Amino acid sequence: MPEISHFKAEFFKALAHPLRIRILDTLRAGEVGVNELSSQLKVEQSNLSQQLAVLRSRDIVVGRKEGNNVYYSVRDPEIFRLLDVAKKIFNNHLIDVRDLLSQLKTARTSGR
Amino acid sequence: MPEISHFKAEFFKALAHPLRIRILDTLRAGEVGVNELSSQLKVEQSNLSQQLAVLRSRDIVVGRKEGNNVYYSVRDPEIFRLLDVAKKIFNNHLIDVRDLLSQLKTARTSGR
DNA sequence: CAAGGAAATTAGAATATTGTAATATTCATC
DNA sequence: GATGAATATTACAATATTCTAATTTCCTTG
Repeated sequence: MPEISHFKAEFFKALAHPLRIRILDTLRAGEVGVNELSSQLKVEQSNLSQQLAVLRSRDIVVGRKEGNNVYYSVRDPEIFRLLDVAKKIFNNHLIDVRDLLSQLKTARTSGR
Repeated sequence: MPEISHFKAEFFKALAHPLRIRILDTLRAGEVGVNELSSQLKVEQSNLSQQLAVLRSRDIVVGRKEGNNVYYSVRDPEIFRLLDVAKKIFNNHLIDVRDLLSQLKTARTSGR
């Protein structure tokens, strides 16, 4: 039985790549052409295309062909909310670390 | 330069595994012992332990030792919000597929 | 329809992740 | 301190992912 957790894992796997994250962040601006993506992200053409293919295969992103060019956009804007929540978790983290550091400092200066 | 996108990707990578998803879903109930996890999830002991180690290494989860047992909990409850948003994206999807199917059906029955 | 540009796909070596089995650690109890 | 229970770690073969280079497909335009 293919558990639902498999599908969820597949979904997160699609996001688990630095370039794919950067692609999605770029698509926050709305539909973006591959050539613009290419120049902004500064990666090999085929690498970009392959990572776009991964995002496409998971239906996270759709491409619209217009003449010789292809324009990509995120299929469901909730994706951005997901990225935002992830960022928030990240920030909470950093604060944790900062707190920990200042605690250590206080403990040290208060003499022991 | 280790881009921020690398860290985000690492984070999503930690979620990109069926068993790890199931572990987190189980931890929605609060702190849960490894033995209970083990019996609920029905997986090899060492497999469970390894996946817990992955979640620990990314600071997604923390373990509290008490005698011979270890109790795990999610470090930041925002994780659950993240999973919920992911689920919502999933559901949107399914609805898309359903809509598509019914469209096809309508088109077919309305004769062409 | 030849030529060229844009994007996708394929091939393949390098690297990373996974699951099972074996071993190690840690703690409580005798 | 020996024994046993609970969890963690290590080893390693199997599988999957990644990146670069080469090729292909699909358009557009002369």
